[in-house]
Amino acid sequence: MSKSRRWDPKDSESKLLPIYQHKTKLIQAVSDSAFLIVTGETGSGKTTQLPQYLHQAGFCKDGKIGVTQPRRVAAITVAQRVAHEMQCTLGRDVGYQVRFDDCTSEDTVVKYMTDGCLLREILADPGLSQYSVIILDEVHERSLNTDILLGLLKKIFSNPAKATKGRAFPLRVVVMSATLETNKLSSFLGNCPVFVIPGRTFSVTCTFGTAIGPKDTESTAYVKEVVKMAFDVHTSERAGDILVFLTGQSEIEHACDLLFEKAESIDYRYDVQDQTVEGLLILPLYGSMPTDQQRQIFQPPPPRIRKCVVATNIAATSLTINGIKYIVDSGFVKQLNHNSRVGMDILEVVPISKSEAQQRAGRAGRTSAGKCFRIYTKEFWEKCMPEYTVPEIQRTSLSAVILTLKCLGIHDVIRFPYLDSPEERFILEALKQLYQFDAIDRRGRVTQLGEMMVEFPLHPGLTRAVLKTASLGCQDLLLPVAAMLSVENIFIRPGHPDKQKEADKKHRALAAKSGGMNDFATLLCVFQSCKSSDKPSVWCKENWIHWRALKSAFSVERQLCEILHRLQQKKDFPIETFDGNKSELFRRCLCSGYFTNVARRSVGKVFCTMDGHGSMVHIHPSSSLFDQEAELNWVIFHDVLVTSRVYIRTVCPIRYEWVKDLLPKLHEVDVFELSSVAREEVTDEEMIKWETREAAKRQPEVSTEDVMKKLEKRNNEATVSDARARYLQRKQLRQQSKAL
DNA sequence: GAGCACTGC
Repeated sequence: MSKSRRWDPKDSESKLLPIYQHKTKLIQAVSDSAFLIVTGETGSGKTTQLPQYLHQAGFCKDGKIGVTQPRRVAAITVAQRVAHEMQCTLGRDVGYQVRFDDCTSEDTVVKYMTDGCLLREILADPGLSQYSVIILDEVHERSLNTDILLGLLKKIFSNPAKATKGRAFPLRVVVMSATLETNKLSSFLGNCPVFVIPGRTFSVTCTFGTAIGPKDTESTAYVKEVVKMAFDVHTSERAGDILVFLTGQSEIEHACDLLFEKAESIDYRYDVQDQTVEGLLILPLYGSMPTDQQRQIFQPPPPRIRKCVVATNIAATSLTINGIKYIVDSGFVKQLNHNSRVGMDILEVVPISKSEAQQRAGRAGRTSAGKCFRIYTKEFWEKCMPEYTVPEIQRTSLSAVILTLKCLGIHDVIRFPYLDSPEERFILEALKQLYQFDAIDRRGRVTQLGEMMVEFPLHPGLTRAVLKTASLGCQDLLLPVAAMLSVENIFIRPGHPDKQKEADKKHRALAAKSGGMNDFATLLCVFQSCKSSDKPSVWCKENWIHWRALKSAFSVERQLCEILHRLQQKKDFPIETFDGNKSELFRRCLCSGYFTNVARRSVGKVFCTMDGHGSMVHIHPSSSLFDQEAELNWVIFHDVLVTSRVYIRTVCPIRYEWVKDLLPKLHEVDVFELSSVAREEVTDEEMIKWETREAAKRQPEVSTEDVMKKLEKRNNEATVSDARARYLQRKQLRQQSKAL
């Protein structure tokens, strides 16, 4: 059965696209050079048309055309559209591949996929021997995987000798991007040609406000201001829907409440200028919302009613809502930044970049001319907003990425051709972590364990724990937990206090059912209980568990099982034995992956991390270990959350003896020494010298107790306390605004 | 005593 959607297949329609008149030149440009940049705003037709042109021009004779997208939905919908335009069944000539869904066949010559999928393919076939053309789309978004692919393609294929190695024909690489930073891209790719295609979007006029100035980067005033602005738009502008950009769920719900109150008070006979508008439909939109509720956003509003969608950044790229004519932009976004000095990820509200503001504004010009109302001043724009968003590669923990590069035989990960290099300490931190997990050896070479680890779509530490259970034959304990930890939060905690109590009670019962005192075991218990239930979705509802999240955890678990099974088929898979009870076995396996996340009770409820940063942390109240005092001096935790305090979440008590031998490893490697390991030019001789020096240093064995004493004296890094201070300030302002 | 955006394998 065809999966293609049935919209009107007008061949003439594609000829009207701006790209059509450049067809011949574009095909020529692709054949002329190894790298080509194609730029054009949305609506130029580059994503759907270029692969078809290349197909018609015979580029599929030697291999496939692969097109990457940063998002699953985009890969799927574009493939559907192109299959339809080419009048073929989806999955035959035209197909797509995303995680859990491979819709391709032996006949597939035009393949759309996510950037992560192509990266996986390169691991299996570094020469990309099946492809004649690779097209990287949406490169301006700077997703981590696309950035890595870009560097890999440059490194592998800019050298003609290497590029033809194992290939019968040269590979063509097309990089597609919005018209941003094309000079930088071109010089990165050896001054390759740039092909510009005009877009077909409508004009959007932008105005600045007066409310948020350069002094307000830490304030929450923007919530009230966007509400005021949206209300003004509603009463003074002609018909057309409104899209409001805010940063998160609670904020959005608060704004919706305020807007609703205001909208209630309107007398439509006098207050609203456009008399064809007789009401306002207010709809929140954020990622964790139930899918059916999300779907309502796309319904056209009833006649004479104006729709106002209050959304997170999800509406900036992932979801397109038709009929939006007005944008109200708060100028802020919630962004996850990795801090390598404290080894923590901190989620913060920060001003958006200018390019992101333009992206938001562009959402109003998809079907007709629109208007964008920015609540911040021109001065805020100039002084507080950076030109471009810091690319993901400079903001995230890199251990998984560095392991991938190492597995591809790229030893010198510091001088890898990054479009924007991450700070060296980010790379060194990743190397150090990989070394601690035994994924790489002291010379920076991938170990057998590392080669197995790279196969799993998980954090290296979690993978190590999984492999440990597998070698002991008890992977059933940990695979579900690993799956649960790699999907969105499965515990629902509603906003209403009564329901909150009810949900908490259910969650505590689930923790007790698993034996209590171990949050990892609770996850396993939830997984198993739901799976064995007759009506899993009903079970979830009763227990305040996120059914969508749990469903994806089931798929992840299945995938992890398959990968593990494949690895176990190979020889050399380690087999160990353990005698002791199940609870200890479970926790000891966790230790083998979480020994970098160990904390020891310091004073009262305060714990101190043992990772070398010595941060003071608290157990999160959602944990079953919260307020448990007895016999609880050593714990491991899955992650850290910086809000009013530095909290550790998903916690499990351990015994010091289980990590005693592992902890010194955390302090064994000097990061500055590692920088030489990362570089290719280090000779074996130097290496031996280094290793001898290291061995000499280790002579007086580092005692964990010594390290502990040192750490407890050290203060938390300023960044964490800054983040906390900002959080508390926002909280205070929020309370003040509520009181008023 | 709880305030986490989005995406991907």
